[in-house]
Amino acid sequence: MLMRPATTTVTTPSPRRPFPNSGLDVNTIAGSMELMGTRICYARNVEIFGEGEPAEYLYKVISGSVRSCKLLDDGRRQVTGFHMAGEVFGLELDEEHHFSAEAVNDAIVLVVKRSAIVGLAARDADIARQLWAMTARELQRVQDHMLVLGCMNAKQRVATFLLRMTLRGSGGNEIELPMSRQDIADYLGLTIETVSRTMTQLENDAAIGLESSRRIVLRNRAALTRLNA
Amino acid sequence: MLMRPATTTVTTPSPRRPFPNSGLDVNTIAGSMELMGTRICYARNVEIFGEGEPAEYLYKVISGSVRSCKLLDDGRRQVTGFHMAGEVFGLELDEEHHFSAEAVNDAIVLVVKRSAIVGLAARDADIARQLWAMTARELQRVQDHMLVLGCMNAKQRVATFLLRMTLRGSGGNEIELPMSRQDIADYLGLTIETVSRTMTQLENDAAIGLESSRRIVLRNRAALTRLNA
DNA sequence: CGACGGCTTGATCCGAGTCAATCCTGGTGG
DNA sequence: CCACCAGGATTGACTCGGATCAAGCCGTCG
Repeated sequence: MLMRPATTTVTTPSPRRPFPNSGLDVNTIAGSMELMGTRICYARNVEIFGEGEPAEYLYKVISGSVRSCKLLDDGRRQVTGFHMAGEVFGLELDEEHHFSAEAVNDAIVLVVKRSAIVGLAARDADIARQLWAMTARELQRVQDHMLVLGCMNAKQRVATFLLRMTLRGSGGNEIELPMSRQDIADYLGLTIETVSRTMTQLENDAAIGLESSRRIVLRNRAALTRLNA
Repeated sequence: MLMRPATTTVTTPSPRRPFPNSGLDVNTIAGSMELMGTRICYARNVEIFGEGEPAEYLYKVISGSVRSCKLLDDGRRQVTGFHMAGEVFGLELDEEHHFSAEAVNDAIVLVVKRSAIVGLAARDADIARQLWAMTARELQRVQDHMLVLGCMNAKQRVATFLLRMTLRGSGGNEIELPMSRQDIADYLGLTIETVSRTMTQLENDAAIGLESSRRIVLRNRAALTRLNA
């Protein structure tokens, strides 16, 4: 069970470029959201919205990170994706959410009325196109992830995950993972033990370095890439 | 390896309601496609488009069925979805396809220039909304399938698959599967042997009846539903 | 008829799950 | 400052479900 949200609304106006990737480009949805939305701070592991709840809002991560999940009745969980600073999530066609979203760590999220965006899209073809583009991009990501879940073994899954995480970060060889081993496991369709074992195995192979459990260095990118060949 | 396409263009004009679900509603994309497109007949297992090819067209299944796939370098395959009569597929944001599509059995497919649809959407807000809606619906389906691939065991996967197939068909208790065991296996992230074994197991449990390998009757829907609880 | 492709069945193996015991690491209070 | 604690992560021993390898089976078509 999750704690109740700590809905500390941050009232200070947003500085020009408060965080990387949250540029105020009013010609894009992600940019113009800044002008229409409210900032809300969610504490670690707090639910932002639940499956089946009315999909009234659209969300953009300002800082921290967020996971989207689906739950099975027996408690098993599939994390369908992680959302980092600058990314939009919670976009639904339907009137109701088909998955839930939770803060991975303390996160500031911008919240905008869905009806406002959809209304804009009805009048502005460019906004409509962006709405479609965001959804299509998400679809691509999820389809890529199906290949991981359907075809790969544990080592390949973890390697693919680490490679993709560095690409989404600075692109360097070091990653600071915001999520726990359990989150990773539920994302990759593995158990926490297997994720842990596989990480140490990759370390023994000299493919990665575990500076701490959340801090990882890629030592041999080629070896990692070779795994999903 | 796949055979070369048998590109028999069917030139006879489409009758009013040639097939279920292909209604000629010119106010919808799927409907108005009929007016703009060309019909092409693909023989079983022929590739309709390949990963990496330019995404010049949008497709709608008239008859038969189609699978979307992603391939791993070592030949393993993930079927990301099946498309039945009336459904639109091959929709891409990008200029290039990120997955391939093949005819599951002999299929007639309506082909329309992507640029024509995207152009329409730029002027007509309703068309734009439908473009988004189709993509969003596909996203929902793929996300649902992630739960299958990430969380379920073989019995649950096959049961879920059979239940969903009947819903997409007439909704009755009988299904005529258009696809082979190999297709099902690659869709569910299992091997052909496991799919086969699981089917006979479900038959022994009196949950289904195997009238022939492609023809299946659901005898105990409740038992099947209980599996993904 | 024979051959072929798709499906089923059987025997065995192995990778990842399960259960359980530590091992950090960071935070709290004495 | 250190002792203690709690939650997350790692490691180990064992099990088991599904993959693999290898025959057979069955329906279709030449």
